Amino acid sequence: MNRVRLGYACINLSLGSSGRTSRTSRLSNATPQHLEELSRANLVGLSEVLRWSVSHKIMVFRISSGIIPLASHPKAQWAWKQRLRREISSVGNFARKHGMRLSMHPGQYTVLNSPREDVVAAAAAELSYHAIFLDAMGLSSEHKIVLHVGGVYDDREASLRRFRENFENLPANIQRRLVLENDERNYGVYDVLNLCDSLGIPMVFDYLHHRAYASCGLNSAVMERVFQTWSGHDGRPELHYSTQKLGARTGAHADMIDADDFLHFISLLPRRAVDVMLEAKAKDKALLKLRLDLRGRYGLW
DNA sequence: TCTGGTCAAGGTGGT
DNA sequence: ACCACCTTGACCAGA
Repeated sequence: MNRVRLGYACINLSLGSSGRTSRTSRLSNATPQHLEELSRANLVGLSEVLRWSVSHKIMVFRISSGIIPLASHPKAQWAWKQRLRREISSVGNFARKHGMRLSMHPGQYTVLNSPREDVVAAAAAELSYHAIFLDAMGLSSEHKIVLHVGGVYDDREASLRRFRENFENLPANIQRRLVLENDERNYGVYDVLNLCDSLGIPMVFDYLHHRAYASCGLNSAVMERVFQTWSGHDGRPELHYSTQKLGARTGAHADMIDADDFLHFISLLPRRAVDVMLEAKAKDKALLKLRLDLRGRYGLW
């Protein structure tokens, strides 16, 4: 068994159009029929991507939040869970059969700690869609929904308190999947660690965000704490890793992964099985290249 | 068939 | 007060 498994996010660049999973629609022409067609096509694409991944021994993948377009939008509601039950379940069966580790990651508009009630309600609806989708795939609580803490609103303590309160009000099927990730501006690794400890949920450590956040360096003690937030029913700790794009804004993802830098990072981790989600622009191609660069040198792959 | 403007959505920081 | 940026396509109207 590999101690370090690599994954990639949302898009497969090796498959052509057959691997598309995020066809979407403008709200203006989002009829239930149209959304259903798009969703079905996306699910076929997802099935292709998972098959491709398994055949390339890639067992970790992030499903695009766009798999069911506009799923949580109040003006575009339809019975996607009922109408696509068989298709979603079938894709899930394939993933389970092959022991894949899947996750999802709602975008920057999902803000659970907003002072605005309507924003919190929309965030809860979006998280609910993610949880229902993973539930419908028949996946255990090891398959996570990754979220950022949200805004600061000139008052960190109040904003963190609001996050805790709103988290406690979420239904259990969301709570059991929710994990929090450090961001590059608002909430750094210690903020998120403390919050995760108080909520009893895991933390996803993002390497590039941590570097962008500045202030503190990286050491084994921090990573030990991060790993401790993951208990048995959460599965392996999940980490996000990407290389800084040279000459671009701090935090911008490079196309590929720097293998030496990656190995240095891995050397700081506790000796425990881990899943590393690569957030490189070249997606699966960056993963294959990294694996090639590392092969034989360290016996990881 | 190609291209450029636009798209559900929030928060932050610069002007 | 307003706008660009974040992630990032993908859609769509018009050429």
